[in-house]
Amino acid sequence: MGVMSEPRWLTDEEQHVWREFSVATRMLQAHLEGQLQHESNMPHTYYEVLVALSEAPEHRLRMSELADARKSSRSRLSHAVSRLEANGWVRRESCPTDKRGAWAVLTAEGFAAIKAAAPGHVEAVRESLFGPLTAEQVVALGEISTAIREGLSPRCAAAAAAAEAESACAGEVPEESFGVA
Amino acid sequence: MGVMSEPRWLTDEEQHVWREFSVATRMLQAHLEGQLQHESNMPHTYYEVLVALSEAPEHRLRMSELADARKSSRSRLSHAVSRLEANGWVRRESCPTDKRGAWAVLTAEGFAAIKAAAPGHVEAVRESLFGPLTAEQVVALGEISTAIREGLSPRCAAAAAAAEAESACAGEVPEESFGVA
DNA sequence: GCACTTTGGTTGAACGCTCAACTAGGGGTA
DNA sequence: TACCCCTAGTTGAGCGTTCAACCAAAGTGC
Repeated sequence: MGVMSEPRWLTDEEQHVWREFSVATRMLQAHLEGQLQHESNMPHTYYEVLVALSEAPEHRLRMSELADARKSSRSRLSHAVSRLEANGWVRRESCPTDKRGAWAVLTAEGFAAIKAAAPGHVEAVRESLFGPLTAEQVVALGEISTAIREGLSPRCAAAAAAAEAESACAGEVPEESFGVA
Repeated sequence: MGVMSEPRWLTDEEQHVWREFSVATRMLQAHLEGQLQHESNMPHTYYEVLVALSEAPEHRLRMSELADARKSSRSRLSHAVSRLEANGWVRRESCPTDKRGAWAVLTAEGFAAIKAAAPGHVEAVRESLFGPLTAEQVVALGEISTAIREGLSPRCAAAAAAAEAESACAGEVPEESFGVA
């Protein structure tokens, strides 16, 4: 500290926007988390794991792929998959080509669980997020989110964009997609 | 379940916006949390409590006011204040007029702690949130956030708006404001 | 005055996340 | 082969949040 110049505070408008944003995202998160927890008895994180698996070829993904897909830490995923495994929704399989690796595989029960959970969750997202927004605001929110995301991962941005482009071109989505993660 | 019609999924665009939004907010939150934790050794929640207190008249707030201000649960606040109290940043005082009630009071150490933490946090917010956005996007984000927030608390919306208007009119902000929570 | 409900707040257990330490297999070099 | 480093993933402790149960003081009705 010491002899540093007065830090640059936020402008009144930035301040206001930041607080609105902060409260809104917190409330939205809590709302969706609660909905999922109540109606389907699973935390949002687990739901996202199941969705990612349900969209993957053969309903299986390497642990790291799963982690990267949702920007989750490996540790968190390991814990999460352990829990999902205990629930019988996911099964681990060791990778024959790389003995360090492990696959997370969606079980039939897991597929059923997400299938049951999805409609309510999607409905909640549509209602709480898209409901109060105009069409233009939805577009704007998408652009804003992308800008923030890219700003946060300068080096990952290129890779992420590449991956997205690839998957967009390849049209990966298999079998059935639950529209939301 | 049973005989219900095919649930309405999200459109492709909604899907895309939702995922971008989801990832962006998660990353932003993690980024800010990490910055605060590393540079000032406090979680964002605690920072917000300290900010709220620092902006309150006499640096004191009833537990419930504190909870409502940031849409936090009473339980969480109680735990948080206990922790802050252990750190010497906040002190509890029983309320003479309502013997059930309790005040949370910012201590001198707490004030110093937040004063030290604020510049780095504000800088992080400006850089990661406002940095990548255009002026119009900032305005749009504010409106979007407000719309979402109001949509989420239909009955609270009126009260919240009233409270905000009141505080805006009254010009409450005392002594020193740290521009960010 | 006496019950009943509501409100303000706390507590402890269960749970998910973070962080750092750790195991173990892969890949390179000599 | 031996060595070294990197990568994939797991583990356990510490911590914050949630949830439900709980207590005490205010109101409320009679």
